[in-house]
Amino acid sequence: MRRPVPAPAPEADIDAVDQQLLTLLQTNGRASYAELARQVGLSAPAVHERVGKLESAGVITGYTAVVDPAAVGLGVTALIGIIDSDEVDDVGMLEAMSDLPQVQDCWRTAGTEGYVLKVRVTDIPALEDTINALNRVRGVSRTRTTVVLSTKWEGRHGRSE
Amino acid sequence: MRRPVPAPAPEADIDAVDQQLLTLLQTNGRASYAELARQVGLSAPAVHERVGKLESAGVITGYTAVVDPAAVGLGVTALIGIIDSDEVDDVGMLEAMSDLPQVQDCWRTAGTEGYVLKVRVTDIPALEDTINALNRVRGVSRTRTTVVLSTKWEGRHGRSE
DNA sequence: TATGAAATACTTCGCCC
DNA sequence: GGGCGAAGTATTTCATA
Repeated sequence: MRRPVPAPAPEADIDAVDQQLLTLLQTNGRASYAELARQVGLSAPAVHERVGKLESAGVITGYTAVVDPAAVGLGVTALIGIIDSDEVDDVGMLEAMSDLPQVQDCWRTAGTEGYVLKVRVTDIPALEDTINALNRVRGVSRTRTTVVLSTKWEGRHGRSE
Repeated sequence: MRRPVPAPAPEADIDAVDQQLLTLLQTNGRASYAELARQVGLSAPAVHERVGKLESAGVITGYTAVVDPAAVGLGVTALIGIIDSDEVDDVGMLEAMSDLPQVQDCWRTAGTEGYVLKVRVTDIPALEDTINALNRVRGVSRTRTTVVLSTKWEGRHGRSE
């Protein structure tokens, strides 16, 4: 029951080589241009220019080291749904959530919960602090917390082809 | 209502310079050793050795380019909770979910939902396909899908100090 | 986009603190 | 042990076509 391949990404014209570069850089963000060049069969300057264009076009928004949370003392992960009250001060709510650095992800969602957050904290008391802080935010009516027992994988890339 | 600073990460001895390097590399994963050296006030070889040790110790697990999903045609994000049935074939379920590349994150959770997934697909029909595929997985009793309207931020780093 | 050249950076080594 | 300086090698980056 496989549908035909959907839209071919009309946003920017990303050809096969660009796609390949994106995959390589998602797999190893520190790969040198020379190494990338070898893998895609182009010269290093050509790769350099292509990657630069992908960055300028906003396709690549940055590069980051992936750090094991537990290794830096962040032993507890949780997903927190935010049920907002009638009073919707979206801007203020976002600011308040953004002020909590333990909120690593923030999604605006459809459904009974207006936002879902992924938070990472050192331990359960710190999770309690976070929940308390969120419940004090103006516009938050209630929260629903789901504790993550283990992260099977995270930030995986790759399309459904 | 601030608790005292919790555990100082007993896993590995990460000193202030290491912490600084981690932050710099999370902010710019392609920063050169020379640039990192300038920022932390050490020589390039010293930084090279420190980063190498952080990688060997598993503190840094990799480097990745951050790609705008919309720019590569992934316009729909959703969070899907998995309600598992009595028959718990954990290994088989994980394999089946892992076989779906659109499942970018997979968390084992406490609560009524045994897993929560973050999926990214091209469009709503592809989301429907994904939900159907998940519901066919042996051990999955029901799914609950929350569509993400917009991603406010994702993968933010930084501790709650 | 490729080539070649100059500047920079990476990486290993011995040495020092 | 951890960091520094210097050396050789590789890479980046610019010119040019």
